[in-house]
Amino acid sequence: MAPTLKEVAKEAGVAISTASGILTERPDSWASESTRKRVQEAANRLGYEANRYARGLRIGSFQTIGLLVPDLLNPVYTVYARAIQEALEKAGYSLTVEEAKASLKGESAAVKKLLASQVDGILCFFMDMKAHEKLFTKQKNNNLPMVFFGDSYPNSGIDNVQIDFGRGTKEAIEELIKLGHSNIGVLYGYHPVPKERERADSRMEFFQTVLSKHDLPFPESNLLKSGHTMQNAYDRFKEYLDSTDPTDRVSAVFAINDILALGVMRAAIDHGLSIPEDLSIIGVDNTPMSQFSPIALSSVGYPIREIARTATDFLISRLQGDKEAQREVMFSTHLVHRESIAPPAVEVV
Amino acid sequence: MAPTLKEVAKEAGVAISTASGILTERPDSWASESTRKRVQEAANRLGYEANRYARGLRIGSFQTIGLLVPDLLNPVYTVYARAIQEALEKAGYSLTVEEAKASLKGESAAVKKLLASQVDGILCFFMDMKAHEKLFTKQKNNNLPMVFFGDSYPNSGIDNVQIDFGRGTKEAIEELIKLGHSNIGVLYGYHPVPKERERADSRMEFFQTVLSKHDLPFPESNLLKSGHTMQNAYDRFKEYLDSTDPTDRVSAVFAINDILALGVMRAAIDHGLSIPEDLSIIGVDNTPMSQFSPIALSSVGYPIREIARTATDFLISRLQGDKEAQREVMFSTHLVHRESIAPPAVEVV
DNA sequence: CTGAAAGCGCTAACAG
DNA sequence: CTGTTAGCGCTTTCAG
Repeated sequence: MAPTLKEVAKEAGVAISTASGILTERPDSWASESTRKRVQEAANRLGYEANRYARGLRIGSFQTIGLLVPDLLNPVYTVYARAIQEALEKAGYSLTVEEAKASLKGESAAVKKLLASQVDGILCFFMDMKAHEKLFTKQKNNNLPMVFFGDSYPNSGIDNVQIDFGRGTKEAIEELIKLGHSNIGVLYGYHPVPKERERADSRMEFFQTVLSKHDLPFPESNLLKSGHTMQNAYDRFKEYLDSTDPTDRVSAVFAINDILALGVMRAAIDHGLSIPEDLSIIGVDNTPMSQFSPIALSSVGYPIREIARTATDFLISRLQGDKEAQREVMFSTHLVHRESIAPPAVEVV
Repeated sequence: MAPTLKEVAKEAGVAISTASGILTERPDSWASESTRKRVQEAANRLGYEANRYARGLRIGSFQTIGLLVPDLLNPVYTVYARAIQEALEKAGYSLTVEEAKASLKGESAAVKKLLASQVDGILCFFMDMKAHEKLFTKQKNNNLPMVFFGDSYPNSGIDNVQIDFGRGTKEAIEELIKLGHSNIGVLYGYHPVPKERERADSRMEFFQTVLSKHDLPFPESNLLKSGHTMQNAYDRFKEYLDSTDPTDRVSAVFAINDILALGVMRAAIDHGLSIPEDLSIIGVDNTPMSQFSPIALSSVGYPIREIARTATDFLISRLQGDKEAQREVMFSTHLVHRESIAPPAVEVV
C-alpha cells in the first residue's frame, strides 16, 4: 500500500537504481542536481519512506538495538531508556525495549523476544543473569554484541557498567548512625531472584558490612522483603509495623530503591508515625520523585544518564568492530541528604 | 549469522517448505508427527527464530502497531503503554512506541518515524493534532487504521476514545468551593501547543465553567502556565508565590496533572506553607504517586487501563477488516479525595 | 511429503 | 545515468 522505490523511480522518470542511490545518499551516485531534485520531489509527492525492513534484510542489519529492563513502572528505567535512546539516535540506531515486568518468567520471555528480534546488539539490566544461558551461547555463536548493566560476565567479551553502591550505602548508613540510629532495617524485594541468589544484591551486602563495622546488631527481623511496587512495600511495612512492638521497632529504614522507600514512608504515616521524627528513611536511585516528594526523600544517587551513555558507547564501538579487551567501568554513588532523615525520637516509654 | 529456515530444514533433513509449514503451524501442513518432531528439534538445536522482517516483507505485514505519546517521563503514559502492549500481545501484535518528548518538534519527528516504520496501525496521544496533516493523508491513501486518544477527527473513520473531564473537574472544584475556597488557581502547561489553541484543554474549560457557575471571579493572574516537568511546575509556582501578596494568593490550586501538582506542592512547602492548611492542591490522572505521596494528593481519576484496552480493541477490530461507522467512546472521571485538600486557613491579617 | 520457483522491497554490482 | 540481475529470509503454490 505504501509507495515503493519502484513507484518513486517511475514517477520521477528515472531508473530504480538511480533513485535508490539518490535517496540513500550513496557517495558513488553520479546523479545531476536536476535528477536529484526530481527524485526528491517525486518521493515527497508520494510520501515515500524507505521500508527499513526490506533494506535491513538486504544489508544484513536493521540498525536496531534491544534493551532489557526489569520494569518500566519504576521511573529509573524510563530515565535510562530515554538516555540510551538519545545516544543511539545520534549513531543512527533505533531502540526497542523489552521489559521483564518484574518477574523471572517475564525476563525469560523478554530475552527470548530480544533474541528473536534481529537486533544488532543488546543492553541488559538483569534480575537474574544466570537464568539466561541461551543468551550467552547466542552471543558466542553469532557474535552479537552485548553490554550489561550491573552484571559482570568474566572472559565473555561482554562489556559492562557497574554501580558501586559501596560508597553511597556507607554514607547513608553512617549518616543514620551519626544521627543516633542503632536499630536500622532494610527493605528490599525488587529482584525476584531464586532463593539461593537472593541476598546477593550489593546494596544489601554493603548495608550489613557497615553495620557490623560499627558493631551494630542486625536481627533477621529487620530484613524486610517485599514485592517490587510501592503498594508491595507499603503492605509489607504496614504488616511489619502492625506486628512489631514499638520498643523493638527500627528507627530507620534503608530501602533498596526510591519507590519502595516511598511505599515505606506512606505506610509509616498511615500508622501514625511522623517522618523523619519517628522514622528515618533512605532510598536509592535519586529519582525526581525523591526530590519533589512533600517529605523529600534522602536517596543514594548516581549519574544515570552518564552510565547509560557509557554503556551505549561501549555497544556502539563494538558494533563498529572494536575488538578491545572486555571493558568494565564502575560508577560511584553518594548520599543525597534530604528531609526524610533525622535523629531518632527519644524513647517515650 | 543467525540460523535460517534453510539451515533448519537441512538439519532436519526435510524440505524447506515442509519446515516452514510446521514451524508456522500452517493448518494445511500434512506433516507426520515424527517429521514435526524432527523439525522442532532441529530448530531448537540451532536456536532458530524466524526472521520476522523477512516474513513481514513476504506476507505484507509486520504485525506491529505504533503508539505515539507526549512524554514517557510522565508515569501516566507508561501505564497506558503497558496496558496497550498487553492487549496487543494477546492479539499477536507488537508495540513500538514513539515519544514526542513534550515538544511540538518532537511530536512531528515522532509522527514521521511512525509513518516510516511500516506499522499496521497507529494509536496516538497528540499534543497538537492539527499539526499532522500528513498523517491524515497517509491514513486516507493507505488506509492505515488509527485511533486517537482525546482527539476527535470527524468523518475520518478514525475511532477515538475520549475522557470527559467534566464530571471530575466539576467534582474537584465544587469540593474546593464547598470547603470554603473562593480564590482558586489553575496550573497547566503540559501541552506546548501554539498560542491560538492554548486554552482549548477541556480541563481548563471545565474549570472556568464551574467557577463562573458559582459566581467566582477568575483573574488572569490565577492562570499559571508552566512547562511539563515537576521542576517546571515547581519553578513556576515558586515564582508565583514570591511575586504575589499573601492576601491575594490563591488558597487552592488545580493542576492539570499529578506531576505538575506535586511540583506545586513542593514549591508551596519550600515557601513555608503547610499543605493542606495553607494551600489545597488537586491533580489529574490519579497515578500511583498521588496515592503514595507523603501528603496524599487528591486527583481526578479515570480508568486508564480500560481506556487503553478499548482503544486497542478498536484498532484490532479495524485491522481485522471491521468497516463499522467511526466509533467514539467517552469515559468519565471522578475526584479521588485525599489529604491535599482542606478548608482554607482563616486569614490572619 | 519434496523441490523448484516466484516475489515481498530493497541494495549493489555491472554492462551498456 | 539506465536497465538488468541477484539475493537478503521468508511464505506459498504447484507439479511430482
